[in-house]
Amino acid sequence: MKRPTIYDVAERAGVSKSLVSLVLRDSPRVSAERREAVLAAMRELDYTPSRLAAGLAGTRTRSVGVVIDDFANLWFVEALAGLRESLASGGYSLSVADTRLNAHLSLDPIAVFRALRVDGVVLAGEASPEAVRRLGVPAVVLGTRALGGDDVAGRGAGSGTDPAVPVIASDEAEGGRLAVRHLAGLGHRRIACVSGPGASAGERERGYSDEMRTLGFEPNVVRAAETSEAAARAVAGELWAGSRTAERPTAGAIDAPTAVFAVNDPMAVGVIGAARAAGRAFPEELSVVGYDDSPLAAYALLSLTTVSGDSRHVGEQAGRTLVSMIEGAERPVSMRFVPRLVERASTVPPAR
Amino acid sequence: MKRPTIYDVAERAGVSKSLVSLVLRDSPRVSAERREAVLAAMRELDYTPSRLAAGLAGTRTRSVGVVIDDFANLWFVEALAGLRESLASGGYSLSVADTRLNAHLSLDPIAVFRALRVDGVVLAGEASPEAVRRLGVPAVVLGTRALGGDDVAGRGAGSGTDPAVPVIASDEAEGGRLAVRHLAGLGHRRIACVSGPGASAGERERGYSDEMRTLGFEPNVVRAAETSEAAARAVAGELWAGSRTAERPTAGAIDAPTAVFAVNDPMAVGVIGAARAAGRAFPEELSVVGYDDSPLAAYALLSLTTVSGDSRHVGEQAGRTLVSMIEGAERPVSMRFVPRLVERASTVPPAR
DNA sequence: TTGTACGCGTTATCAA
DNA sequence: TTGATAACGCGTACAA
Repeated sequence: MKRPTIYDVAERAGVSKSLVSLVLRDSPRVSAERREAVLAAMRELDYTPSRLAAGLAGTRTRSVGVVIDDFANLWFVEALAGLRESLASGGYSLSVADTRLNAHLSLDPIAVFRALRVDGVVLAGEASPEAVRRLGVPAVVLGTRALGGDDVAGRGAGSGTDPAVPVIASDEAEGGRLAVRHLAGLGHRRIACVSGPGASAGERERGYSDEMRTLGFEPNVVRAAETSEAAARAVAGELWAGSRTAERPTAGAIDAPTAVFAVNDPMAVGVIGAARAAGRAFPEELSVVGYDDSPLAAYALLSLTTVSGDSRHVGEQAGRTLVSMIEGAERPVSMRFVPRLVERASTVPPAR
Repeated sequence: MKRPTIYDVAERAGVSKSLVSLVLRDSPRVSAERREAVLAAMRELDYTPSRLAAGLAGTRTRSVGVVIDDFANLWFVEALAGLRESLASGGYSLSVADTRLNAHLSLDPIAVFRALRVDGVVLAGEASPEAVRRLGVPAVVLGTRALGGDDVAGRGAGSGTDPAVPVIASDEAEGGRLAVRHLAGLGHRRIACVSGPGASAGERERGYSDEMRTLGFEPNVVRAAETSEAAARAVAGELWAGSRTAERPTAGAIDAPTAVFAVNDPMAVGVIGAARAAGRAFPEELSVVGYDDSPLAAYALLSLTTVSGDSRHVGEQAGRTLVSMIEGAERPVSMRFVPRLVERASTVPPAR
């Protein structure tokens, strides 16, 4: 009941082990005749070469590790699909580790990848820069990530220099600008932003503030404790708290915003929920823009205008870049993709 | 710049490679003195044992493969978290393969796992039963899956016998019954079901029909082409199509349902959207129950009553079961967990 | 083209 | 307890 080895295949095909090895790596210098014999033997024996042995003997394992923050994040799921696509087509298998769980188990994801002898790593979540450097294999950063001063990616990411660890991401600040431009184009001037913690939210918020100032509007940011629907709903009330209402037409009070940019789709839903609870008509009295173009944005009940980063494509490019780093000598180059606005029914011109 | 090996550690600690190996597997039969010396050497050399070599030399790789249908499915993501938890704590690393992508790349996920020499597989998606059998390693089925007549799990799954491949799942038919009982308890009698393709939807629908008949009500099932919000919305209109309305009070027309059980949360949202488009008040004129207790069910805007299967726990148990099969002689036993109803605001007593 | 020998980093099996 | 040595399955020369 033992697994067949390359020796068994060679014997059955009546050739040497070397030849079998050559067929496996489909070398061009084997006669069609012998090749067929070998392939037939492999089929008959139901032979599958061992990646373990190949990795041990060879110079690479044809596997890469992906460090992920949170599996429930749909952004990652999409990016992961793109990653898998470009990596699998290059013959690389993928193993994943999420930082949350590993932290819970007090297991450094990078240590796991070291033990696995991966040929490269994709950083889609926080990982110790020092650990990555010690790993000694190519790495790419996938998506926006908090970049500390000592980050492996350096500071030049996207600014023209080619860092040791390229950053492949969507330009999320540009996404924030897009949202503001869209709302301003509809005629809105009092546009608020519901933001939250994390690097992505930070970039999106930054783009929002930039564009607001560019247009001569006053940025108005409210930050939630988390980037969730509930957290956004909890703080959205502040948007109306000090504002002029029918009951409170005091001087000095600020006019309430007519539009809100939420840094992700669930938070946009939270804002809509809060608005409805406060008796404001949606979308007539409050336009809302989300971010990520998640499935829920397309729900008829919401029909959310949102910013799409095409994370699948970003993931695919990250995979390509990593493979080129592993296989070639090409110097890695960071990429930043421009997002686009998906217009739906949650944004309309302001009332009056 | 080469990686340190077990030889280096042995030399530095002044012991044999065998002893280092024993320390690695923390065997009880090594003197505390030597052990400390070895550990110190490992630390100083920044040594990480190679899983490749260990797998090649040993009898197992301490890795398991997970076959997944669709990564975007939140159910899997939750279950995966549970799986990772129970497997990682046993020292097993995980590699995943989704059938959709692999099919696209014409790559049999099981073949990949064979090459990786995994110690076991978790089937959370469709996989060729024959391929699994040929793999020759323990396997568990995670979640409800279409069971063909020749399925590896056999037919006895959950019916008292212990099949070769145990099934660890939530009792989804019971979930359907729960939903009906809840609605009936509120006073509803005309309860419809919006179902779709797939094993899970089938089980949920079956539970619905069972319970409806038990209560003496007439089952009323409408099936969507997919299990998505859009597909559900597209067919929900049928629920009111032939029904008695103010404009069409013809004899023989059927009364419209006062409640709907959708086989998942997005579909429930689709039903609500369709109801609103048809001018029916929600939830006053139409109560809706979803399934899976996905994050969106908790959104204030929806506040969906839903059935929760606690997939994380199911995943965790699947991991435990697989580990016990790999390591022990315990005979595997299928498990079926009872779901629970999460009551929110989308279900109310019928009008009048 | 083919055969041969060796190395890859561990575990497993015996001896000591 | 410890240590030597043989697998483990394959890549990579190198020589034939």
